[in-house]
Amino acid sequence: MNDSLRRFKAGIFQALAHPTRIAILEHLAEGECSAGELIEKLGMEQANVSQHLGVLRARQIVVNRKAGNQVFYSVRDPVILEILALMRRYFHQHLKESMEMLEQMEDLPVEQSG
Amino acid sequence: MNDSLRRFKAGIFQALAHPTRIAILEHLAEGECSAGELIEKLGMEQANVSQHLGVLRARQIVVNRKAGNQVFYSVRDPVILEILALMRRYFHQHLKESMEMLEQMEDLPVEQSG
DNA sequence: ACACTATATTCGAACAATCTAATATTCCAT
DNA sequence: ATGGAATATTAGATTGTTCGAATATAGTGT
Repeated sequence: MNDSLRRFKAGIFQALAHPTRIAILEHLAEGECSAGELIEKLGMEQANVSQHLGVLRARQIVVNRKAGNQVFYSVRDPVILEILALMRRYFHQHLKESMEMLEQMEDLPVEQSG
Repeated sequence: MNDSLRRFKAGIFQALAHPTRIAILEHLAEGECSAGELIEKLGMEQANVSQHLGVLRARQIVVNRKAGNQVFYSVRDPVILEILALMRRYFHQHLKESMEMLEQMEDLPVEQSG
């Protein structure tokens, strides 16, 4: 009972847990946007962006509207954007540790052979 | 903005994206708690809970304090709890769809009349 | 019907996360 | 030192996620 609620929440977090999907949502925060525009802005493979949109759609984080040839996406509920805004705040509050974490994530020293 | 910033955020969301870790954080929301208490409250394997605590620790979402034999955990920054509270709000605002999603997720039969 | 554009889906390999069982560490008491 | 309790770590099988390539679907104009 409580666990399925948590599985639901975990599912939403899982959907947010990818840099590309965060980028998509940050673009959509400024308003509705077509799939094509997103692909262009992100500079990524069409199929890849479409797959990520699929993940967001499956969780109903975004909704879409067809207009002729195109599909326009938007964030269904601004609460999701509030969550992203809080995450930004979290990042800034812990800027120092965050930077260290980023450094570790990015320039992992390679083990020396010998 | 920067992709590494988004990778950082995605990492936090990833850390939140598991029912057990959400349960841990919801317990910790009520105050500091030892690993043992968490294990008991959750009714899960010791190693498993410890691994999940490890994930939360790695992202610095929780901090710990040793007292003798025991290790007490707490949430480092209440912003994380605010994020969880927003998620609860999100769930309630979309209760209907959420329930449908849960049913699909679990393949539970809906209450049948008859 | 045909070509063209926009978007979605499927497939399979590469990679990451999760679980259990076993083992290791740390602290306290004797 | 030795034993026992609390917690952490490792190993390995399993499952889930992500990517690019290829393919499919749907709408538009002719």
